[in-house]
Amino acid sequence: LHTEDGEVRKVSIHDVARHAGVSQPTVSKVINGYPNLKPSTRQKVLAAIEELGFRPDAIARSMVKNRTFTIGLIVGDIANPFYAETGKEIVRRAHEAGYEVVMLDTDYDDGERFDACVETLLAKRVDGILASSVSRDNAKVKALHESGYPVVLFNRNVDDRSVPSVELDNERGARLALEHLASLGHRRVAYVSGPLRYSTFHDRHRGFAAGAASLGLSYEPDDVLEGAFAYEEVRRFAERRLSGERPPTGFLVSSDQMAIAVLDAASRLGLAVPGDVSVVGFDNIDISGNPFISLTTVSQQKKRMSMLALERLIERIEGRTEEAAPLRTVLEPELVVRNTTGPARGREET
Amino acid sequence: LHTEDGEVRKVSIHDVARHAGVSQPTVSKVINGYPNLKPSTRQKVLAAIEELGFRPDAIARSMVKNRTFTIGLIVGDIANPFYAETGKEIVRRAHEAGYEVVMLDTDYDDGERFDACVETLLAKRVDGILASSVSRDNAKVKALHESGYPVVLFNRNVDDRSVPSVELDNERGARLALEHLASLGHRRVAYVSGPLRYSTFHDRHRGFAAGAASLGLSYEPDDVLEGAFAYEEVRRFAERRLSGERPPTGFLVSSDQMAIAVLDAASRLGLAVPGDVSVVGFDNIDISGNPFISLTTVSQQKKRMSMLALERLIERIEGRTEEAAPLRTVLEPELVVRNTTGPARGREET
DNA sequence: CTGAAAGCGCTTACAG
DNA sequence: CTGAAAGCGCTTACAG
Repeated sequence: LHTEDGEVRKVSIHDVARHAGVSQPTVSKVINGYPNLKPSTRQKVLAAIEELGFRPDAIARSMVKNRTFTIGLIVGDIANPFYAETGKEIVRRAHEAGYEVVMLDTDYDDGERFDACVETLLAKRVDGILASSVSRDNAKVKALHESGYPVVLFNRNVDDRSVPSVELDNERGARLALEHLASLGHRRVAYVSGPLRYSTFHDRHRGFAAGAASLGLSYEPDDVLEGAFAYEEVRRFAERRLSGERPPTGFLVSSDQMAIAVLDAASRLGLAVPGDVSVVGFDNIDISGNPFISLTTVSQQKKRMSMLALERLIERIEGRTEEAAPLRTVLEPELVVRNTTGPARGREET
Repeated sequence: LHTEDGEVRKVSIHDVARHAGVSQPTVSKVINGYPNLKPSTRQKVLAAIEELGFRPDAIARSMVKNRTFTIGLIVGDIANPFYAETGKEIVRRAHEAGYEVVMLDTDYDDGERFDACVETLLAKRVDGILASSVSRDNAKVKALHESGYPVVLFNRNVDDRSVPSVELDNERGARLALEHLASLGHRRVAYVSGPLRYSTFHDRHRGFAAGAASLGLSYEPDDVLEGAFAYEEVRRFAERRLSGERPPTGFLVSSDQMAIAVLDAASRLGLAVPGDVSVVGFDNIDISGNPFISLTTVSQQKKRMSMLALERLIERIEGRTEEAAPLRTVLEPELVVRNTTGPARGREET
């Protein structure tokens, strides 16, 4: 800060130039590490910068370079542990790569709200956008990609996979979980699905249906809850199924947060987990590892997922996309066996 | 986007002006809702904007208005539920007020890392900064405030409270918790403190010490763990204390995350909570309400805290601070009684 | 090796 | 009610 007739004024590149006795472009050159400069003038300028406490104005630079070194991150719910954890990873690595991130929350409104977020980010000229909670039919994101603007999806994808993305093999994840239950002797398994408009839940559901068929598991329409999200809804469904006749011995639940609601239901009915019912979740959020929950679940590899998504985005921004960057990256799910799964009641382990 | 000899070019205010047959400043005036405009020209311009898909460039506007409509949010750990939850609130309300937020994570490094974050944000010319995890001696934030730059702290504060802030009455919070334990007949209470370089833990510790004295509770040096943070460290401390001789019947723990480690220790030792030990946490993060944890805790009022912090910041940015804005806002803590506290073993409730 | 000039896309007095 | 001109703080060819 520079004082002048009482007022505080930002010190600009002009002030530095004057102070160092050089021209303004010369100052710009030392800031930007331009090579052909006489060492002595570089020194003079550096000294002036130091002395005046000059801090180059990134906005002015953005104006001319047409780059903001800022990326936009759009998620459905910042407070959701999955997005909080991936968000942290993205912010950290972006910062290391010289980018800052502005985060936006759509509250899972993939329509107007999502579009408005994109418009905001474009107006602010972010260099690229990372979006994680798009529904399968999100048109905005496709148009954006087609226009040549750098955008990459992670976690969820659009139906035709036409946009660069990093996601889990969700179908295989559900299958892994089901195989685990089957191997413990479970023959009747209930399934709790999140909204099918999201590719994650859509694919997990397919994995469940296909897996059940090939593993010879039985389930009835009543054993499947579709399009859930709310804790209470899931808990009530589980209570109903578990207290009805011919209850399932296992639950495959398409997210950890909902799996906890199932555990809650079992606990309210006085059922032992895994003695009476086994429960498998999906996501492996932090609290699932908590000793009081200790949920068996399918891991999302969230660190790797967010790291790769950011890398892909930066490649696109910096035009290094020729190097055969794949449009789509699919990560392998991993089953994390903890304490909510065990042998089916009254059966031997196979 | 506008095509021109094969290349895509952004449509600028010039294009709109030409298309509408008016001057460029006139377009600017309709964008900015300038009043004295002939309705017919306004219509022409609006039509041209629509037709060309013009989106005003926020960076160029920032350049001249000296405002970015962006605020910086610096936290110690984005994935920490407390910061994720307050972050969501801040992002949402900022967006409603016309601001976007860039989030930065210091990993609890309040020295160089914090300073670097501030520099980054200043270079990007954010309109103001919200900081939440400062330690008591953070000098950067004081200098920033003294320079007239809009900054407000929330959650944690500096020692001399010289910077605008919103915080909980932490001392009183600890006292409330202690009174609750005392009223349940606990006479020997252990205390787990986070790092004392943070005002939150410093004040809670004072509340504990003063409260214990005035309530006639006893504790010995061994009953207090100071400067903890890591789960394992806390769990081992609690195991040691609970399996030693003359174990405390109650634990006051200065954060919910650490309180869960204490619950874990009790569970590993086969002790019943609250039958054998009572545990009170601090913060009321989301998972504390989970039925498998159900932790008695002191509520932070995080929504109100973050909302007020943002309001204070925007007041400062927009210069509406004359209206007797208090430098410091202190929120009342609230005890949330759940299932980890009960009568002290072998005693009657008083 | 260094500097004069133009320009990034807007807004803001100021004339008329 | 509208437009010509200057300017926000930088970078980038281009001369020299």
